[in-house]
Amino acid sequence: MSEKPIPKPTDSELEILQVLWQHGPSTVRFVNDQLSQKREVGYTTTLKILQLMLDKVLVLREDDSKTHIYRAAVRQEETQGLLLNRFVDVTFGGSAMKLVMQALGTRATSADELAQIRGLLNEIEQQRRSTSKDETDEPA
Amino acid sequence: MSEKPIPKPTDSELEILQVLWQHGPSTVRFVNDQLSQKREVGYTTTLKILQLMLDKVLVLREDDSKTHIYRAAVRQEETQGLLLNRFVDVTFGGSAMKLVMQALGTRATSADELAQIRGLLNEIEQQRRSTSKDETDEPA
DNA sequence: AATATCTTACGAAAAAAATCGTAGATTATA
DNA sequence: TATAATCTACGATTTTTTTCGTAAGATATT
Repeated sequence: MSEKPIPKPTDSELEILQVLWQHGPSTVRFVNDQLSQKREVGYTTTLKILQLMLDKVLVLREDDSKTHIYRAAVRQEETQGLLLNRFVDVTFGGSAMKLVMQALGTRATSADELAQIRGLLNEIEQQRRSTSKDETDEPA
Repeated sequence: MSEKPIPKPTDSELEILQVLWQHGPSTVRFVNDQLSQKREVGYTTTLKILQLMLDKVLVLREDDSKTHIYRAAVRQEETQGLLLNRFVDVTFGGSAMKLVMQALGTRATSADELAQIRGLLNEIEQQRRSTSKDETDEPA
């Protein structure tokens, strides 16, 4: 019954989480450097957000060493899933399918990626066939 | 040259656009009624947002009749595409594929929908085969 | 016409996010 | 040790988004 009520990260927090997910535990300085590569951000701004994230327990902190080291406290997939659900609801009226169609249609997708997706489709359908215990249909 | 810098709609504005896209040109009252079915919203709140959207030219307005009628000024696909790109960048580090995988894996997707996606995959690959080399391509 | 109802305009407040300056502590360097 | 550089804490401000109250005009009802 311990459902995790992951606090919803804001865009800025997301940006930081990306860095932490990608590079692992990091100092404020490092995170800020990364962010600075894309846009202008003040050091204390990054620090502040990290501190807020600590309150929300979106990140954890190592105090041991001289300078603090922050690490993501939420898992990437879980968080992405959460945001995805929200996004699908808000932007696509709840239809994941529409989103997928749009994503495939609009964004550049390599042949390799398409193959991967195809593979996933197979997996899902395969799994369905085995888990739909009773036969092909059910008495509606 | 005439790139359209569509103003980025906020969540609330998105909600309203959904209504307009789905039901066509509507009065404030109607929009508000629709929104109220999901959550509590004051009439003047809806009105205000619509007025702001008018400034941003996210909607257009018919003044002719007694009560104003608002209509979406941005196309659904275009807007969704825009937001999708932003979302993919922010949340999935730019990888549409990851998003699709996540969407397919996490969200409930009916067998029918899966089939549709499979169909789209086919289309895309088909199209690639024809456009990759030369062929009767686009005299577009 | 008088009253009630509905609508718009507008301002302002509340809420949420993001930004930054400064002070004091800590660490490194000269 | 003195000086400079770095880091954290914290408050405060700014910006963005959302919400709502109120006044005035328009429309409908009686």
